[in-house]
Amino acid sequence: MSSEKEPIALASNFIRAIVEKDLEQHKFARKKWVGSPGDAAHQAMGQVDAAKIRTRFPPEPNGYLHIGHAKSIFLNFGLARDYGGICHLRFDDTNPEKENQEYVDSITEMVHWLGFGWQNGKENNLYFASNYFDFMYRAAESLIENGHAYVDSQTADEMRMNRGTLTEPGKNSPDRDRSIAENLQLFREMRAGKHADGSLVLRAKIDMASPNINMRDPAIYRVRRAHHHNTGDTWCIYPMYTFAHPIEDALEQITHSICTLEFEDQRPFYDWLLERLAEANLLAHPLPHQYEFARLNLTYVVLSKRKLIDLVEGKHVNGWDDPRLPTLAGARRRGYVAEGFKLFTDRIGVSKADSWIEYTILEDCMREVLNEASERRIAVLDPIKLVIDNYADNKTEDCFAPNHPQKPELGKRTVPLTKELWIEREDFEETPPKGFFRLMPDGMVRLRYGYVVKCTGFEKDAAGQITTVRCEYLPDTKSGTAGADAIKVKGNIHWVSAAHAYAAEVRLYDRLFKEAHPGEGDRDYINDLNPNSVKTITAQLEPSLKDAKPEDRFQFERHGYFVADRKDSVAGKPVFNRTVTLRDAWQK
RNA sequence: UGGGGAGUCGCCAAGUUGGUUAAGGCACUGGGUUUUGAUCCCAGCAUCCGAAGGUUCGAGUCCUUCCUCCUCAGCCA
Repeated sequence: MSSEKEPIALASNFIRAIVEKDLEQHKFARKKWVGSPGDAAHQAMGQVDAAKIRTRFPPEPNGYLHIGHAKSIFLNFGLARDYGGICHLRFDDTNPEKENQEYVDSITEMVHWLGFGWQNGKENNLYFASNYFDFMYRAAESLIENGHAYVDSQTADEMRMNRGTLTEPGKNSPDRDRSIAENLQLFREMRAGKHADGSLVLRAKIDMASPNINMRDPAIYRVRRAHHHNTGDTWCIYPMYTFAHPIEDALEQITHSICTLEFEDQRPFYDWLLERLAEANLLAHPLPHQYEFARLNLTYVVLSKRKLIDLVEGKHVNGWDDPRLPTLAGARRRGYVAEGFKLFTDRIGVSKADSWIEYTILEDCMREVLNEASERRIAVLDPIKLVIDNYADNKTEDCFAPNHPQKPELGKRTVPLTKELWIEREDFEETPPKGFFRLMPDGMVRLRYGYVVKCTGFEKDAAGQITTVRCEYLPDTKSGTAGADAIKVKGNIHWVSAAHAYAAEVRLYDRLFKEAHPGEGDRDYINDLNPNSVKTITAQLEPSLKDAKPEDRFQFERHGYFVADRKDSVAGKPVFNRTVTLRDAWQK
C-alpha cells in the first residue's frame, strides 16, 4: 500500500472548502426531504435527507448553453457527485416572454451530453420554477400579511426616479404605507387580472435608504399577460428572479446555491426573504445559502447571450451549432468531447477573481483526451502527386499502419501502396528552409509505413505551382522488414494511394475571432471576427475513412483531430470537421 | 464621490487559526525516447505574494494608508 502512488488530490477551491466544513459540522444533519420539493409542512413529513448536499444547475430556458455553462454544470453536478449529494436540473422560467420549449430541450440534451443526469433512484430531480408559482403566490401574500410587502402604483419611471442613485438614498413610494388589507386586496386583484400590465407591482418593504440598491424595496411581482411555455395562461402575474430564486432553492432543499459574482449584491435580499418566510413557518431551517464564483471568460470567443444571438441572427455563423461557436452544441459538432470539458474545468479551477482563460487551455484539454481516445488515420489535406518512377505500373502492395502508436492492442490496418500517391504540398520544398527535413530535390524521406524514397525531380504548372514530385524507392527499406533501418532518414511523410483515395469534404476550422479580447476598448466585436475561421477543402483520405459514421473521431496523422460531422455526413460519404490541430513545434 | 467583491510567476490557481527553502497545472526553455517536427519522459522556471508603512523572534497570511480592476440604480435573469 505504501508504495502505491497517492491518488491525485482533487483541485481544492473555496467552494469545496465550504462544503467540507459544512459537512464536518453536520450542518444539514436535520434537514428533511420527502422526495419532492415543497414547503416546511411538506418536508416535515419526510426523513432526514439521504443526499448529503443538494446543489442545482438553474438555467433560464431562453437560449443555448455555452462553454461558460459547462463550468457551472461541472461545478454543481461535480460537487454533488463528490460529496454524496444530488444536483437538480431546474429551469428558472419566471419570465414567460423569453422562454420556450425548444430551449428546454436543447439544454437537457447538452447536460446529458456532458455526462450528467437527474434521475436519482426513483427520484427525478428535473424541476421548473414555474411549478412553484402557487407557493410563490402564497409566500407573497404572507409577506403582505406580515407587513413586509406592498403594492405600488407608481409607474416604472417614477420608481426609477425615486430609487435614488449609487450615492444618494431613494425616496419612499407614496404607496408604501398602504394598509395590509388594501395591499392584500390589490394583490389579489392583480392575480385576478383586474389591472393592466405594468400598472401595479408588488414590492418588498425593506429600506429605501439602503446603501445596497437591491434592498431599496425591490419589485417582486409584476403583471404580465403572456403565455407561459409551462403554465399556459393560468397566470397574469409573474414573480421576479430576486424573489423566485431563493424560494426555488428552499423548496428543493438546496444546501449550496452557487451562482456567478454579479449576484453577490443580491445575497442580502436572498437571506432576508428566506428569513421572513421561515418566520412565517412557510420554510424551515436550515435555509439554503448562496455562494458566488467568477464566471468564465475565454480569449478569442464571446460568451454573452446577446453577442451569440447577434452572431447567429447576423448570419456570421451558420446556426447555433456552427462548429466555430462556443455553444455546447457547436463544440459538440466541432468534435469537442465531454471528458475534455471535464479536464478543462478541473484545470481552470474556481475562484472569485475575474480572469481570462487562454483558449489554448481548452484546446490542450481536448487534445489530451483525443490523443488517448482516437485511432489514427491518414489524410492528405493539400494534395500533390508523388510518382515512384521505379515502381511497377499496376502493382498494389499492402502496408500496415498501427491504429494507435501507444496502444498495440488496437491492432493495425492495411493501406494500399501504388505507383502514384498523394502527398502533402508542404512536405516538399524546392528550396528548403533551414532545418527542413522532409522532401527536397535529391533528398530522401520515408513514406510512413512504406519505403524510403529519393527525390529525383518535380514538375510545375504554368503558374509555377508544383504539381508532381518524382522519386525512386529503395526496395529493401520497407517498414517492418529487416532492412527497414538500413538507411536512416529523419523525414517521415504520410501519403495515400491516388487510385484508392476517398476524396472528401473537410472543414478546417480556426478561431472565430482574431483578437484575444473581441470588442475590447471601443472596437466593435463584429470587426474582430476572423475572416478565415473556416476553410472547406477536398482532401484525399485513406480508403477506410469512407465508412466513418457521424461523430466518429480520428487523429489524421500529423494534422490533428477530426470528427465526422453529425449533420452533414451521409452513409458512405462522411464529411469531416477539424476539431483541433496537433501541436506543432516546427515553427513555420 | 455610496455599497459589494477581487488583486500570489506569461495564463489559471493552492496557500488552515502568522512559523522553517511560496503547492500544482498550462505556457515557456533545455535534454532524452519516438517511422506523427505528435505523444511520452527528465530537468529548469516567483528571495517574492497590487504599493508603502507598521506590529512580531518570525507575515502572502495581523494592523494602517494608498492604488488598480470588476459589480449594483430592469416591472430581465
